[in-house]
Parts: sequence; structure tokens; C-alpha cells
Amino acid sequence: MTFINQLATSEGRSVTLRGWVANKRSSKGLVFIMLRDGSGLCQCVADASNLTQEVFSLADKLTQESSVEIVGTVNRDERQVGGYEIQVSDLRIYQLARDYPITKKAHGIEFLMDNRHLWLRSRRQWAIMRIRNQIIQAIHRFFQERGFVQMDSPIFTGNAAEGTTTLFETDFYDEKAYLAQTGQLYGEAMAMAMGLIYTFGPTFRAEKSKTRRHLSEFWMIEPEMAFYDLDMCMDLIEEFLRYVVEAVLATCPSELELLERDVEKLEHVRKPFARLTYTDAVKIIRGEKDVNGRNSLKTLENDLDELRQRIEDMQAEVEEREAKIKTPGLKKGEINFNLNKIARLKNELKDLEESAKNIPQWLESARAFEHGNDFGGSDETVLTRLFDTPVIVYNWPADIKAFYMKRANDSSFVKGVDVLAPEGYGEIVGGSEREENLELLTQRIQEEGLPMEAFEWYLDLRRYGSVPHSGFGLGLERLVAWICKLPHVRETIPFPRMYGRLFP
RNA sequence: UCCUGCGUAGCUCAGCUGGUUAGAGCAUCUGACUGUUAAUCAGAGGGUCGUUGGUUCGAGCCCAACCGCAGGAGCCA
Repeated sequence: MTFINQLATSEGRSVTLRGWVANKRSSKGLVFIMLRDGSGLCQCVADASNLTQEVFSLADKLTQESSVEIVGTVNRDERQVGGYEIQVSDLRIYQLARDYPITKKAHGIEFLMDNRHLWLRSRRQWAIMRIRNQIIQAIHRFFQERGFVQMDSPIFTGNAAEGTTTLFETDFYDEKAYLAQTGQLYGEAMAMAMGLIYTFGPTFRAEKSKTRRHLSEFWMIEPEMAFYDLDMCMDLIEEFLRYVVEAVLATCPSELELLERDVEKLEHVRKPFARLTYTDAVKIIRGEKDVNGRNSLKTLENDLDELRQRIEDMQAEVEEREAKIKTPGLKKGEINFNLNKIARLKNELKDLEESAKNIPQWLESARAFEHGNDFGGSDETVLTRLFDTPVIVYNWPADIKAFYMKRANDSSFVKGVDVLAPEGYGEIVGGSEREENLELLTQRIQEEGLPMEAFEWYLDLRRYGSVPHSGFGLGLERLVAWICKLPHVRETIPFPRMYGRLFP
């Protein structure tokens, strides 16, 4: 048995492929089967003139997603997907599929989500999952090469670490337990045992948010490093993100191409990342400070003008094409081509009009941004569009960050760090140097009104050989969404769990 | 939780100011075609217009409530 992505080694020879029919086209005496085997796609040609009638009729009755075994000769053909074509000599049907729900035409998102178990078979999803896989591999390699030990934190927890976000409550032998929303406190304990550790596992947040950036169940990578201060932590984050993106660029060029990802934009990670204090970031958002001669508010106003112009142009194009398809005697192919264009343009128009509606609000909230507040989605976008690298923002107001973060020299700030991805993808990393002083930490827990008993084990870490240490958390799905430039995180995980979505 | 929009064939959508028998493309089935790339061409079958109630001589279209979905806000990785 041969896989499609290994056909290069079998050129001119006969091979046996097993897979599924992604698509079929036929004309008299010829059947073109687009075979999908998980490793790739390959067109297989069944020619009646060199097959028994029995085998040819099998090929002729194939349907979309039927499972087959195909024996045939590998021919080089530059025009084909993957560069090879199979001349079929024998064919066997495992199962004939009937009425496969996902057809070659467009589908709505609800239908696709209801059929997620089948949607995973389509090309885009295939590419995304392969990139996700490479990202995961790269993450492990990065940390393993640097002597980090993977140590996983528990998923059942007895108390809320950060207290702020909503938790999924569950029953643990008649005791209330929560699904972990972070493993960070456990990570600190493990770092005191091992020096350098990272966790890699699922986390759960019961936020009733329906946005392109939220899942109820998502995978998080949380490294924790003994004897690291905030600067060392930020250096590590930068090196880490660069490593992962470079790995995807090196291993997944065809997947990125299939997704029509603008690879140049990803290559910007090779440059040093922008690093700003929170206070500077606020000045930039409010338009009080320029970046490389660019002002956030003016940039936004220009964008809005450009956007409006584009909307007008697109509306004109839609009208033009709608008039054109009414021309009598126009070929059906050309009508279809124009109908598709119109549908695509209308979809794009919807997005653009949404943006045009949003930008004035963004301008408003950017101008009115108050020092001391956390960034909203629009503030992140306003800031990151001025840079082409990820933006690292550090030294945050203590009031909006968690109790365990170490105070900066000015004690109203903490040594926390957020990393914002470019192209509007927002926060992908959050981290900090941790408070290692027992008294200060105890005081912070009291201030937050958190139950002290629950944190006794955590405070032990400060009683027995407390050291400066830092760590961060990376949301895997948001990273995948950015690298693949997806409109929504729901496509970054095989079976997304989110508000309003538990099946399939 | 709030704001906006949508719900018509298996799927994606059209359906005018409320008016006779509800429309297209894809998918399915039948047939044609020896190089197709979402193949094409001819034909056929396929509908409780989200649910409930109301207005009206008459509702897919108007009104109300509910349900579902999408986008945005808040919150976050």
C-alpha cells in the first residue's frame, strides 16, 4: 500500500492506493476520480479502453466519499494536484456512499458545524489540522531542546485560581470540583521541583461569549521557569513564537498555500518584536504618540476612507455583473462564474460593511481610552495594526491583573506581559513574573478576598526556598487561527466546544 | 446578558407594494459526451416557507411571543 504523498518514489510503477472519493467527473469511456487518502489528493483516471467492463462500471458508479482501493500506474503530470496521476488498472469498492451531505457548493457555517465529523475531510480543514499538528510538534521540540520537562497540571481543581472567570462546576465524589481554567499555580509548584517545566493540556472556561476568539474548551501551553525574571520571560516568549512560526513555514508550505495564507506576513516574526510598556501602549492607542511616523487615529481614519471607497467599488462591480448575466445568449459557464463572483463579493461586502460600521466606534473608544483599563478587542486591533510583528505589552496596572503577579518598582503596576498577535488576532500569550515574597503575596490574596486556606499549599512555595520565577500561557487555538489566518477559532480544533455547541 | 441581522427543497439562496399552481443552482436519479479540474448538456423526482398565535376576503411577505443560528459588545488565551 502506498500513500499519495509518496507517489514521487513510485513514478512509472504500479501502486495500490486506499482512500475516499473526494470528487468524480466522467465522460464517455472516461472516469476521473479525485482520491483522498489523508496524506493528499490525487486524480485517478479509469479509461474504458484498457479496463474490463466490470472494473469500469465500478468506477462509473462511484459517489462522493465512497471508500475504495485503486491499483494503477503512477504518471508524472504537472497539471494535476500533487503533480501525479494514476492510470487505473484495478479498483475495489469498500463501501458505496449515498448522498454525502457536504457537496461541492457552498455551505453555511451552522450546517458545517453540525457536520463537523464530515467537514474534517475537506481540504481546508485537512490543511488546518496538519498545521495544528506541526505547531504542537514544534512546541514540544522547542521546550525539550531547552531542557524543559513536560509536567501536566490537574484538570479537576478544588478552587478557582484567578477567581474572575466563570468555571464549569462538576461533581467530584459529592464534592464540588471545577474544570481547570489554568494550571499555572501547579506549574509554579512543579517548577520548584524541576526548574524548567511546561504543561500542555485542555482548559475550560464557562464564559458565555460568542466571538471569533473564544472556545469553552481549549488547549493551553504553560511554561514556568525558576530563576527567570520578566525580561528573561519576554525573551523566551519571543524566541518561542519565532521558533513555532518558522517551523510551520518550513514544514507546511503547501498547506499554507491551500489556505491562501500570505506567508510574507508570517515571515515578519524574524524581526525583533515590538516591546511596549502598558503606559506607552495607551499613549499610542489614544493617538498621543506615533509609531514610525504613523498615528493610530489617523491610520484608522485613512483606513475608513479606503474601506468606504472599496465598498463603493465592490457595489459597482456587483451591479455590473448582475446586469451582465441578464445578457441573452450568455454561456451557462459564464453565468455561473459571474453568479459565484457575485456571491463572493456580497459576502465580502457584508464583512467590509461591518468593519465600516465598527471603525468609528473604535476611533471613539481609542480616543476615550482611560489609563488603567484593560484593552478591549478594538484597542488591541488599533494598536497591533501599527506593527507587523507581534506586540509585547508589559508592566500592567495591578488592578486589572491577577494577584500572583510581582509588583513593579511603581507598586501600582505589576510585571505582567501580554503578547498581541498581528492582523487583528489579539492576545495569544499572557504571562508574568510571579510574586515570590510571602508577606506581599498573602496581602494580595486578602485584598482580593480569596479564601486563604485554599492557597496554603501555594504559599508553601514561598516558605520553602522561594525564588524569583516567571511563566506564561499560550492559547493553542488562537495561535493556530493567526498562523492560518482563519476568521474564527472554531476551525482550529477538531471538535470545538463553545457556547451553544456541544455536538457532534 | 445586551445590540443588530437571518430562518423558504438534502445544501446555498431568490421570491416585487399582501393576490391564482412556490423558483434557481448544486446534490440525487435517467440519458448524452474519450481529458475532466466546483466538468458540461437534456430530462425527472424533491416544500407543513423555524414554531405558536394574531391582523386580513386572502400571509412566505404585516404584527407579537417563543425557539434556533450568525455577527458585534462585555470577559478572556
